[in-house]
This record gives sequence, structure tokens and C-alpha cells, in this order.
Amino acid sequence: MKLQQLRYIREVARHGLNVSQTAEIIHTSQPGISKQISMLEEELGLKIFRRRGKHLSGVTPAGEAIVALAAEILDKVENIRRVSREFTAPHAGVLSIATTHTQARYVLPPVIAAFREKYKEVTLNMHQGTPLQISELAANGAVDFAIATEALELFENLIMLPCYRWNRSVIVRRDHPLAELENAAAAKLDLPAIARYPIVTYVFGFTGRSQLDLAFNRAGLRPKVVFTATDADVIKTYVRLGMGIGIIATMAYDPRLDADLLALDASHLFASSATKIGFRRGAYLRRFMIDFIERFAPHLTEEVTLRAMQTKNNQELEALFGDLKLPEY
Amino acid sequence: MKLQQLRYIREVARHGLNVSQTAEIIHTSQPGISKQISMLEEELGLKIFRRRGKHLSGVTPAGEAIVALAAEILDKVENIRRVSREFTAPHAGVLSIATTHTQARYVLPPVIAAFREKYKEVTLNMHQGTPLQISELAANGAVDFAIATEALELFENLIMLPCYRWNRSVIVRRDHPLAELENAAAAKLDLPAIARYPIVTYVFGFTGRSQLDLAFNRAGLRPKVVFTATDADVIKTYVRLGMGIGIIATMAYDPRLDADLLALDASHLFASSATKIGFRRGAYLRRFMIDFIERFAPHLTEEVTLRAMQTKNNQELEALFGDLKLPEY
DNA sequence: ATATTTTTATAGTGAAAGGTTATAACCAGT
DNA sequence: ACTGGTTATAACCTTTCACTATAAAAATAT
Repeated sequence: MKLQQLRYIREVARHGLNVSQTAEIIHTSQPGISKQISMLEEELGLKIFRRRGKHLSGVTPAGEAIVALAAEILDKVENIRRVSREFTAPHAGVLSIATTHTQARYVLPPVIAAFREKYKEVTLNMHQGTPLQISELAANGAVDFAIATEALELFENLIMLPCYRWNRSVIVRRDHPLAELENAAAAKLDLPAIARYPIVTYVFGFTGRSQLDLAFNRAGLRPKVVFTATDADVIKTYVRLGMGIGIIATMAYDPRLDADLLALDASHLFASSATKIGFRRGAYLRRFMIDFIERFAPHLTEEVTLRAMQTKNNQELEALFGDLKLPEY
Repeated sequence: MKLQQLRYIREVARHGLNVSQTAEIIHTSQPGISKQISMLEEELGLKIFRRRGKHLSGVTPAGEAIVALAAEILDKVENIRRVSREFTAPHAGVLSIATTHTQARYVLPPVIAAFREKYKEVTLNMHQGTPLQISELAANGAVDFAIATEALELFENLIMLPCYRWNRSVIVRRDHPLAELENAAAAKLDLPAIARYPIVTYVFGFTGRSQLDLAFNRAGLRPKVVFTATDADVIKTYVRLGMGIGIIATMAYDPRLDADLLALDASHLFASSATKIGFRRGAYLRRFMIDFIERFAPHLTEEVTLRAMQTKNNQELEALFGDLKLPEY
């Protein structure tokens, strides 16, 4: 048994059992892969893949178990490499983060700036995507961290650490009727008042959109959502055009740049959402990665992170953070 | 990085950093190992082993982490092999058990007999040793199961399942003063009565000997232990010679073969001990292995065993069995 | 201190492995 | 039945790997 063989079966399983395509992706020849897989099957005395004629058509039950073990092995091999780099070049390396617009645009910039200042030799890769894409990237090991508010919990092999809670604001043009509430008691803004106007907000599945629908449903209201976008910048643009009132994450309102708009705190109307940072269970975290987490969420100290890494499933993880008070914005 | 290289560093680390000796043990040449280790170190860009001149003198901090990961990887490779054998030859294989005299002689025979009946193609290896040796064998993966009453808890990487509780009996010659208690109420036998006579029992560290000392100490008694042995057969032999009274595990008294001796139940005098079966955390258990466990301890069903395998440390494990009532003999 | 034994590194060699290209064989969808 | 895509086989070549022999260096004994 060779590591190469394990790698081949993992990659082939990952890429839809298409050997030729897999060969291209991992820059080797198709016969090489086919041959090594056959040899491994020969050695183990069983078929890992089911075939229909010459084509691979499925994974055998034994194959399922073997491919899963192979993946675990290769992850650990990667961990050996990481440990080595940690010792040979502690402040150099690569940090890949996948995240959503909201985080990338409004939350991460100061964290990233400070991080880069300290770790000048760490190459930073940022990938923007939908919460689901982000989670998948992290679950596959394509990126080190996923930072998002949704979808992270769908992957059992992601360790998610809660970072902070945040609320929503209603943003309106200064000539909008609701603008009169600017100096009134916050309680004056209520759901019926909002539902009276056309709404511009996030697409479903983005930035805690589900919490928003939930609140209206509970109140028995059917708001007129006239436009949805995946990011607050687009939303603000259409609010400016007078298309309606916006509902966005509070941290996406910039008092300086958005001076022409008015933000009305709506934290009493919608349940707050928690943004989380997720990484792969079993991955070895470089020191600078642990440091990044702590910079992003100061309560996630090295000790807390290491403890979370020890957990085996999401139940244990939740037990760990069950009674934690998160900072709330 | 090759699996072979990982194997070499693990073996060298295991065998006191002596490359020549390691080469002999694993049946290969010393230059081969030396070269592969150098190549791996070259690839990772760091030294795994510290050297004094040409001799290996220690493991570097990075090396510690790497060797540990290598061991985990190789364990999983072994698991792949086991999965394969499970599918290609479900009822064939090897079952290696390390245990103490008491278990091997008095408890296991019927279990083993029934097991062999069902799994004729499973080669059984039994190893007898001290509780500590037994635990080490299991912790290293040299055997599949360790069965013992002591020392198993010393290894964090052993999953131990409690099998049954057992008590002690005092065995005396029929001409001994204590023999008069044969038909009396059990309560008549007490610690002072026992402490009055010279005692023949287990060596410290064997078969729950510690429980025995504990009981006497608590009662403020200093029994005269005149002879200690590692097994009940030897103890019985010296009791027959009139050297003193014996205190042995109740299941080690055979009414038929030991008809010349009298066994007085002492379960009310000494706390019962629990015999456990232990196996390596992370090991893949073949079906016949799980079946063996259940035959040995019927309450350890497949489901219970699989659940126990999911635990990550001994605390979790204890939580799982905390409120379990074991069969008691 | 010196000699002897033990241990590791280096060099050279042959067998085997592993990847490559070319090509035949085969399936799947039109 | 044909065609485009996919996998298996063959032949070839380079690299790897383990082996033996031997040199070099430590550790141990004298």
C-alpha cells in the first residue's frame, strides 16, 4: 500500500469516478491512476470501485470504508507537512479564508490589516462565495477557515466557533417617512411599520436572512420584499434609488460613507444572529491560524480553540459553548 | 513522503533509536532505514531525530509531533487492511488476546471454546503476562484485546469495557479451624478471624490484590502474608501443604477439582473487583472481535461497543458506563 | 589512553516500481 | 450503428529502493 494509491482513490472518488478527468486535475496520466488503483485492489483482495464494463460506476461497501480511511490518512499526512512548516518557518505559510461579502467588506478588513502587519510572510488567500460554497471549501480542506453566519452547521466535519452576535438595522433615505423616527425612542420602530413599505434585503440563505422571515411570520405579517441581493452595498444602492427601505446587518452601515442614509436600530425586532468561524475537524492549526482566530474573536483564546479541536462531534462542541455570552454588535 | 518512511521512523522511535537493531527486527537493512529517514528529513526540511555524531540521541520537538502523527497514520493503514479482510474473509483472521492467569485458566476457557466453534478459521493467539505487560501489548497494538482486572486504566489510549465483578473466597484445608464455619452463617467469617492465620495470596499488582490490602488496612489489621503467587493454582498448592489459608478469586475455586479444600465466601469482607477488556483506541474491530466481546460479557452488545469506540478519552468512557450494573460473581 | 565492539553513513548494484506515450477495447448517448 | 469519451494494456524509460560491502565514527572495554 502506497500513499500515492490512497491519494488516487480519494481523488477519483472526489471527482465523480472519472479517472481521465481526475488525471488531468492532479497532473498525471490516466493509465498511471488506473494501474495504481488496480494494484491496490489486488493487494487488498477486493474491488474498491464497482465497474460497468470498463467504466467505474460506483464505490463498493468496502470501498466506502476504505476511501474514508484513506482521506483521514491523507489529512494526517498533510498535518505532518504543516507541523514541519510550523517548525521550520513559524511565521511563514498560507492562510486561506472563505467568507461572505458582509464579513469580507465590513468586518474582516481591520483584522486582516493587523494580521498582515504581524505575519508579513504569510500569504493570505481570500475567497468570497455563498455560505454553502464557503462551508464546502472548508469541509474539503480547500481553505483553512470558513467565516459565515449560515450553513456552517450543515457539515458535521467542521468545527465551528461562535465569534460574535450582530443585529439588523433598517436603512432609509432621509426623505422617507420613517426618517422621522431618528430621534424618537427606539421602541417606536416596529414590525408593522416596516411591513408597510417595500423592502430591499438579503437573498435567502445569506447573512441571517432566515431570522428576518421568521420575525415577520411570527408577527403574522407578509412584508413586500421587492428586491433581494447578496450584499449590503447593492441593497444600499437600491435604497438610495428609492426602491424601498433596506434591512441589513448593522455593521454594514458606515456612518461616514452612508451619511445620506439613516440607520434605525432594529435589534428589538429581529433575533440576533451569530457569525462563526469554521475549520476542518482533525486539521492541524498553525500558530498563526490560532492567532488569527483570537484576533477575530478575542474570547476564542488558544486554549478555547484547542479544547474545541478535541471535540468529536457537534453536540460536544455545543456543550462547550452552550453558556457562552458572545459580544453583540 | 512514503508510508515506508513513516513506518521506519515509528519503528526506530519504538526501538530506542537504534537503527541497526530496528533493521533486524523488521527484517530489512540498516542502510535502507538510515537513508529513508534522511530523505524524509530532507523533504520536510527538518531533523526528526537529534544526533550525537552519527548516533541518534533523541527526538526533536517537531519529531515528537511527527512520529505521533506517523503512528496514527500507520494505525489507519492497518485499519484499511482489516476492513479488507473483513469483507474478503469475514470469518477468517487472527484474534490476539493478552490476559492473566486467572482469566486464562478459569474464566476464558468456555468463552474461547464457543468462539472457536463458531469461528473455525480465526487463529487465536493467547498471551499470558502481568497486568502491566498485558496492557502494554494492547496499547502497542501487538494484541487486539487485553483482559485483566488491574493496570488497564494506566493507558489513556486503551478503551476499557467493564465485563463483570467478582469476589474473593478464603480457601482452607478441611482440617483447618476455619473449616468449622462451612455450615455457619456467612457473617461468621470476619477479617480478624482471617488475620489470625498465615495467608497465601496474590502478588501485588495481580488479580485485585490491592483491594485485599485495602480492606485489612481499613480494619486496622496487619495480616501475615507468608507467601504470594501470581496465580491461584500455586496458591492452592501451598494451602494444601498447610502453609496457611488462601485468599483467591472465587471463580478460581473449582468445587470438583478442589474438593479437598473448602471455600468460604468473603464477598462481604472485600470490595468486589471489576475485570475489564481493553483495546486500542482507534483500532478497527473485526466483526468476530465484537462478537467475542459480547460472548465474554453479554451486556457489551455490538451497539455498546461501537458507542464506546466513539469516545475520545477515559472520562467520556466512564460517563458511558457510570451507572451500569455489572454481573457479579 | 588504547583497543575493540557497536553503530551509522556512503557507494555501488540490480531488481522493481511508477509514470509516460501510444493504442486497443469498450461503454453511452445520439 | 456511429461517435465521443473513457478505461485497460503494452512497451519503454527513469527513478526508487533495498541490498552488500565498506568506511567512518561513537561507545564501551581493556
